[in-house]
Amino acid sequence: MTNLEIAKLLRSVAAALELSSGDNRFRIIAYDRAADAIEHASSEAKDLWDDGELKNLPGVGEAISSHLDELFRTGKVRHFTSIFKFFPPALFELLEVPGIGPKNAYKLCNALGITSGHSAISKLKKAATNGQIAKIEGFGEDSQAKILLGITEFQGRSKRQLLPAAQMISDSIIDWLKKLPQVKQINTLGSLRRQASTVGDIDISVASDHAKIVIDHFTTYPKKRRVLEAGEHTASLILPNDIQVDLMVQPPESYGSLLQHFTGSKHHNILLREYALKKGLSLSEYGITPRPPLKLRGGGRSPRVICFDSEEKFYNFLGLDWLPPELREGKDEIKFAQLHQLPKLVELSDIKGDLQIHSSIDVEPSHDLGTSSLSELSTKCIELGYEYFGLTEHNPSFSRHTVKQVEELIKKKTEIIRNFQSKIHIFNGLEIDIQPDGRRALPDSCLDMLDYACVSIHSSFRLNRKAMTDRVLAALDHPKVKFFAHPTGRLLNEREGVELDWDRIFDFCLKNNKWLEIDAWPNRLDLPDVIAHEAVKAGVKIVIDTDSHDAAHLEYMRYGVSVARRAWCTKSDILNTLPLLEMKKLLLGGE
DNA sequence: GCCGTTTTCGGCCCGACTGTTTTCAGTCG
Repeated sequence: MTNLEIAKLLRSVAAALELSSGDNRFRIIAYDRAADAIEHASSEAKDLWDDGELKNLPGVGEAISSHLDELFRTGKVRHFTSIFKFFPPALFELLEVPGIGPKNAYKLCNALGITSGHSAISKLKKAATNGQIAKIEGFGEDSQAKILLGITEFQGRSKRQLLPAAQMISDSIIDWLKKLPQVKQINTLGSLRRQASTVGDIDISVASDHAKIVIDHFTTYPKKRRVLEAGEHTASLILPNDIQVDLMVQPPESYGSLLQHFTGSKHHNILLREYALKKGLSLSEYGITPRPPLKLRGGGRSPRVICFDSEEKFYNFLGLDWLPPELREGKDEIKFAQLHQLPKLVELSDIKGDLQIHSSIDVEPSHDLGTSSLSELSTKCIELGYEYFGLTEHNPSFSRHTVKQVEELIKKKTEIIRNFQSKIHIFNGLEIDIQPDGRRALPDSCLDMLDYACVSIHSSFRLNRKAMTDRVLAALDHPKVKFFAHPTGRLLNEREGVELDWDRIFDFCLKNNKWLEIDAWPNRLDLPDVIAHEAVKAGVKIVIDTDSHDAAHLEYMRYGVSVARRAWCTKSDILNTLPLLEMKKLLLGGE
């Protein structure tokens, strides 16, 4: 069972408990939180269970871990089954529709006679279309229409914006808003500000004393398709491709708490509020409110809200250092902020080179050839302030060439690089396919001609964890192979990553001085941030590369850096922050 | 059911929005 499936199971338990009258509502919350914990875990719950580490997940305690133990051993949980038996399976499917919670799902199942799980949504849609829902007590025309919208959204779900696309859209809107002198400060919010790999709605905040003027200007944004709503302090636009942009305007004196609140994440905010509550403080988007002692509650004047014009002051008031948004995911960040031990995160300006670039030098590769010449790539890398870069075209296709031909192609490329006059150092590398059995798709005689190579998976993505891990480790096992490129092979919105035993991979990397790559290609962003975080905690070194197939792609480096920042990486974790001399030692050896 | 830098018992995040009802419950982020 995947983490997502387990999370759904636990949420179903929470829903069933909520419908069982008289149940302790904190038990319900506990199941929801355990579901969240597993959904956001950096490892598969099954693997944690294998290692006896399930209980280390915050939110998973004695009881739930023993239920999951039963799940992994027997495939079901008797306790859950006994809770579920009072409810139709359809109920738990209807919960997937946004806007429908446990109470309404139950009402709908009963009133419409929907019981079986697999057809629940389509039956609900039919009932809504026929106008049956509006007649049910507690529902009306409006809620019926809302359910239909929810079903449409559910069925078209999963296409979140890739980070670079969302960033480009918000950059354009921010430029538009900045034309107004009344705009004092402007920020992105939510997952975009935290630089998550994919982004849902685009949220933007503005500090201004003239909300109406800002809102009016926002709603005239030229690229909009329509205005969804425009109130006194908030407005929403729909752009082409159904992308929604929300704007919030607040006066500068309380802007800090607004920014903090809507940057999230939800989990970070929950933990932050629990932390604040222990200090007798209640947090909201409007500021911080001291809470009266319990015995005085209920009577008297309501306490004053303390406002903050900046996030720094908001966090400092709580005794915390300001946290970079990339860290606000509800892990250990609050503890580190309290101890003044937050990491100094790597920055784009720290990057000194890019080690995975595909040029137009034609080695008759197995996959896409690059489009930019050596000279174009050099010019761009110099412009970016780099000291070096590495050319890693895909290996010559294995099936269409003899060993002799492959050797000739590599030799030719080596000479082109050697004869190229440049102000920037160029390493001679190659990206080599890992074949299903773990062999590299390049004869070792060719590796000797190169400065270095990286290996990566481009086929057979469905091997089991053990076979996949063996395969990768076999391919990494050569002195010239320095790193494992786009390690999970995931394609955002398209393909899940492969299954790997990360502890074994990390261990091998540490013992053999191999590195893992964060590939900055927009729909890869691979390593994923949570795994990269585990890697650096284990001490594994990372390189951030763009996987460019054109000089313009070199700009994607900033997104790779965002992934690294979300993984708590400092400059010293990232090897391509090293100057040329140090990098030469690493790649070519010697002093 | 979970959890611990005031706690192994006694707490548990906060507010907005929506739709229905007539003072609030349900859902969401």
